[in-house]
Amino acid sequence: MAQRRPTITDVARAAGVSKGAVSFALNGRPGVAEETRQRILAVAKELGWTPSHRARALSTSRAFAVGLVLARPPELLGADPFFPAFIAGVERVLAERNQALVLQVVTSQRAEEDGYRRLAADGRVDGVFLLDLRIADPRIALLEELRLPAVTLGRPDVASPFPAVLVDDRPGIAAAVRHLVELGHRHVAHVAGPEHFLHGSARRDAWEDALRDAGLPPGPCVPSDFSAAGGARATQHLLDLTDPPTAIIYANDVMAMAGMAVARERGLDVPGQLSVTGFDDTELAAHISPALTSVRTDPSGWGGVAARTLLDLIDGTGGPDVEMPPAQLVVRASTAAPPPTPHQAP
Amino acid sequence: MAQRRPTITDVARAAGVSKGAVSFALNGRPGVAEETRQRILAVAKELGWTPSHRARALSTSRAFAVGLVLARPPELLGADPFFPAFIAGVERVLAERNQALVLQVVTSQRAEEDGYRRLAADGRVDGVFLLDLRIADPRIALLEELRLPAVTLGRPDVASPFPAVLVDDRPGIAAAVRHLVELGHRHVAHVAGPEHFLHGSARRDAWEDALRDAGLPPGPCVPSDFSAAGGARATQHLLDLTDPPTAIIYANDVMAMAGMAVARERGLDVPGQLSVTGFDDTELAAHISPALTSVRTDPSGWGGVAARTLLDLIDGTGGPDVEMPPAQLVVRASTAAPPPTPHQAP
DNA sequence: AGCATCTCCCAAACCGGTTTAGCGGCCGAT
DNA sequence: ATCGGCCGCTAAACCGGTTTGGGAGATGCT
Repeated sequence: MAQRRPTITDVARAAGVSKGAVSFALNGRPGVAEETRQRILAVAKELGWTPSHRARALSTSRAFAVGLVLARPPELLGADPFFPAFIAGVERVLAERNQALVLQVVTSQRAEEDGYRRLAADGRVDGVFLLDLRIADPRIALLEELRLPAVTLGRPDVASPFPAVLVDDRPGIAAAVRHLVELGHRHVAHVAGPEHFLHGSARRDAWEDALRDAGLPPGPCVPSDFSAAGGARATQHLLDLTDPPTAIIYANDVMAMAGMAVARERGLDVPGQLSVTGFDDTELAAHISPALTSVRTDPSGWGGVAARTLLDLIDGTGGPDVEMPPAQLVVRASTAAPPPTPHQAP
Repeated sequence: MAQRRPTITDVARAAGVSKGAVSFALNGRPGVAEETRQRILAVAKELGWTPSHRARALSTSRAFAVGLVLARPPELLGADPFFPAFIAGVERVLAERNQALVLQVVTSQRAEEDGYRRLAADGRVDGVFLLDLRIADPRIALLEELRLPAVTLGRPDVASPFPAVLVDDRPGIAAAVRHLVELGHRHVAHVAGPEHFLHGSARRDAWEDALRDAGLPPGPCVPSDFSAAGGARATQHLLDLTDPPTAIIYANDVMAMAGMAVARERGLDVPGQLSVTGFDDTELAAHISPALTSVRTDPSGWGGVAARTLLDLIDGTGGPDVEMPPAQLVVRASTAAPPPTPHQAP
């Protein structure tokens, strides 16, 4: 006959003790004699007992899971290497602690807040990750209201009660600017991410600051959307300028690759006539031609740290913000000295 | 004072009925007068009652969630557009039915089976998706043993009790071969995915069959791993042959892009001297130079159908396999007639 | 010996739903 | 007038854990 999985009641009966004693023994709590504890553990193992996650969840009011709500337009989801890598890092930690990851993918901002509300209302998760911080991000207040513990990736620009995993894109961008300036570029443009993203504007600021530090005026900056199509459009725009840049710093690799293609289609040599840098250092970056100079980030590492921070917060052993090592520039073949005479009319 | 969220007991008391009546009313079950039902619903709404997912899960022995175990090497996770798009499609359906998606990312095959075991043991999910089918896939038997309902993406090559969402890569590959043959190619190589993947070998077979149908011998086939680095290596190998192909069909876009870069670095013009096709039609494919001829797939659509199929299966209203429309070739600029005289020594 | 204290365990309540058994009242049929 | 049956509802058991209150017996202290 089909075997029902054993419960602690079965274990208790087999070990000749009460349910409560079994619970105490299995949880390593004091108040049960060592010998009895061993006997109970042995019986439990022999019966093949496994805890019922559902029962535990009900009686302890915990979900033993954390949530991630991802709000990105569908066409970007596939192109963005960040998200899978981040999740992989998260999973590594969650698996150790026997927690699960509940994922929600939504497309609009409105749906995103509903996503958090649903996770909270259903009690599906004990905490959540907050990614893609926005300027004056309303989700902080929402999560506070929902009493849902959270960890933010990056430092919010509003008061936040949540620990943050601090990732600083700025040194990477600054290094890219310095690299280009050292090569002789004076006219460095930027294709940015969406303006309402905090990391987008941080990269933009870093670019501007680094140029200023080099004694150069900021070149043109075009906000875009991290997509290939957006990167291509932005590049067209920049190259159509009467005084086009000799180098473009893109806020991600995908836009940079699309930008390189636009340049080529216009007969511009990269890096001979136009230098290009990306951001993320995706696997493909090293394998296109010319290989893309990019800023290496570590989303998987961030995911691991974010997960650990969140679980600690949930356990009440929450610590302060965690600072991650700054992103590093990886120089490849898409950057070189600018042409002696600009490629536009002299 | 902090408000505890209302339970059905609160609703029952407020409505002057019993717990059971409330439960029946809220679930739309017969046996409660319409007038009473309305009153109960009104009270529940007024009190802001929401069902406790945890309590429901315990008493009904259901998780109201489905699982996805993803076994991919970390470096591939970011590059592969399939996975996020598939998940997005899944989510769209799950959200409608108030189900959650529990994700597990693992790196080794061993860990993958453990992943399913854990999901089953914890009762975290009511069913799972089975992706990346392998030859003689052991996971089918595992899931059967675990009594975990599943839906496979593709038809397994072993007896399977599970419904399948049938995606056929073959017409897309066949179309690519025909397209190249019509352009005049006689020497069409293939850079395949890992051999133990069912879809990898299906694409390979389709390539071979299509060539045979065209009266051509199969060109060289190099198994690879879907990564940019792997695609580059495979391409080097093919171009090093004494009789290199004039066209290469890659099993995904990433390898195709890396392959194009290798060709360029060797001074070969694409498509002038080498035609290249990809598979997936990633967003970037249309925005590199030359734009990549690729086979468009619909992972998001598959995800939606797979989710619906799985939920129906769990509800016991499971139907038969679902056939998805075949993948379509999208012709762009990376394919052209072969050089009149092969690019190697005449 | 008497009493407080401590150790180890048990019984029962509890988490918040679902589900079953059964009961009183009203109906029509006999 | 009585009986059977259905309707509408209640009470209680149940899912499988955790947690609390307390009791029995051993030990320590005076």
